[in-house]
Amino acid sequence: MAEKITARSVDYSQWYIDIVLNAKLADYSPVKGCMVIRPRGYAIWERLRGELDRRFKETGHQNAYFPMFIPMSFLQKEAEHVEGFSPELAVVTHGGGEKLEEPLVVRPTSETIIWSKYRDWIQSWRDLPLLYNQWANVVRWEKRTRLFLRTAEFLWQEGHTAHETKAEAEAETAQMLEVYRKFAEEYLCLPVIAGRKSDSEKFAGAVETYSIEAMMQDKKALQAGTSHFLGQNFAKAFDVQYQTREGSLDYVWASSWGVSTRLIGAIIMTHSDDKGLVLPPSLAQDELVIVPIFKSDNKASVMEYANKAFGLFKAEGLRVVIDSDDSQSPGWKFAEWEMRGVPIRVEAGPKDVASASVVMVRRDSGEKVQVKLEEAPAMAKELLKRMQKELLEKARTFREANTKDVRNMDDILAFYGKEIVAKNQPADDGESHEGTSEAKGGFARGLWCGSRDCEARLKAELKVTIRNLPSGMQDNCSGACCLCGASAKHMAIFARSY
RNA sequence: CGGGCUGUAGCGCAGUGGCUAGCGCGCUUGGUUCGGGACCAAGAGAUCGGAGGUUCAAAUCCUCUCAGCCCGACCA
Repeated sequence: MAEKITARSVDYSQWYIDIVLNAKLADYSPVKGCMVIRPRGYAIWERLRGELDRRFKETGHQNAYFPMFIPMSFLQKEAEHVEGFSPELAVVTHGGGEKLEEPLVVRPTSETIIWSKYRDWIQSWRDLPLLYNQWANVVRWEKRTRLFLRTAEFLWQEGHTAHETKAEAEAETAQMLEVYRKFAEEYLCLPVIAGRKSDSEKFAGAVETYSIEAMMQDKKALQAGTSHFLGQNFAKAFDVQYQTREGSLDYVWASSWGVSTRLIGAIIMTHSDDKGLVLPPSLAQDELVIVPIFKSDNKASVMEYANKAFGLFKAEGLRVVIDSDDSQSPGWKFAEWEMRGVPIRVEAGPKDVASASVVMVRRDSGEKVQVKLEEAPAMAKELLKRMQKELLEKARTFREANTKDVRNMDDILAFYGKEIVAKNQPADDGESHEGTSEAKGGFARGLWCGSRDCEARLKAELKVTIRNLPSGMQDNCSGACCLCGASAKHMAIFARSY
């Protein structure tokens, strides 16, 4: 018996860690809170990044790169921004053996350094819009970290755009949220709810923040991406004015938006099972693995057959790998490739050679089919296509099954449980029950009055927060706030979250 | 920053005062296996997180310290 994965039902947190470590996606680093992304994890990031980058270019954006060091004073130019980020800054005080005149912040996000340059680059309405994106690492000194979901340093992309009008900047904010939503659903098989954040949850320095929210298998919410309408806040902080078509001066309107390596955590937590990683085919480095099954006396013929199959898949443009290692048994390999999340396993043994066929097994459903070798590539494509579709459907079904409409506090209490299950309390038997509490509830959908107090009280009592105010559901929000009974203004999605 | 747990071979662990620190997995070599995590044999691999102390004797007891993980508050 080799690596073992803790079952989700036993300890969801431990299950997640086991998947990340055993599937060799990432590892801990010598520096607390940081992570090493291993080749198999990085391969997922590369594919994800490639597709997202394509979609950014398609919507008219260009990539650029800004330095990771930002003068401390830049952060201080926008009041809310500095307030929001200062607790988690990493600061460089020395360079070249000497104390720096002004400390440098390792970027937690790049609005400030980018807007300091936008000031130089924007004079006229003819210079607008600027639609820039950068792929970079950022550092936020988090107290509490978790592989992929929250690390002190993480990889992301941050789009920073500058516009002539408010409407244009708002349209950009909405457009990018939609790019994220479609990307999450089509490519990552991650059903998400797009909507606006409440004031207390919005980005430090934004006028409005929008997010896409996904539900993990423990029914907790994960913010999978954000798009911010920044108004003229950064333009004012960095004095970025342009001459309008009418000849007057006005501040530039802005948006910023980002997704990070956290998405990898979202994918794991949404699709994987107790056997290991389950990946959407779109993201898998290898779509198929061929496992030849041979004994010493038929190795040559089986390998020849397996290689032939390999060639056929390859010729059809499929990403295929062959596991010809003869020091491991087939059973070991099956388990290992399941752990790694390869979408389809192709078994080729003496029986298959004899019948000129192969056995194909889907990673997600375990569905097994035997097909003639020449039909195998077409069947593989079909299975991959179905898997991509069904992973999304399955996740959506799960989310819907765990979403409830709530009208009042009684509904909410019934849904989430009156008491928060205490974690880490040693039980009478002395055993640790760490992390075993099943998350109750899921997404609650209900009317909200818009009061910050209501929101804060709910958070304090149940650790439930407003994830967002879903787009397309904000009309006809008349009725009573499900928290306080006052007249409601919004429809909100409530959940416990990561 | 609070709470809990843990530092002994690459990994997971056992060893609660006694002289040569064990076990499983993994690794190396050779052989037999091979359709759901095979087996046999022979090997390699550790100054027991660190410092100080108690003792004839310390992985084990005491003091200090460092680190990591998980949980909580804060956050993409």
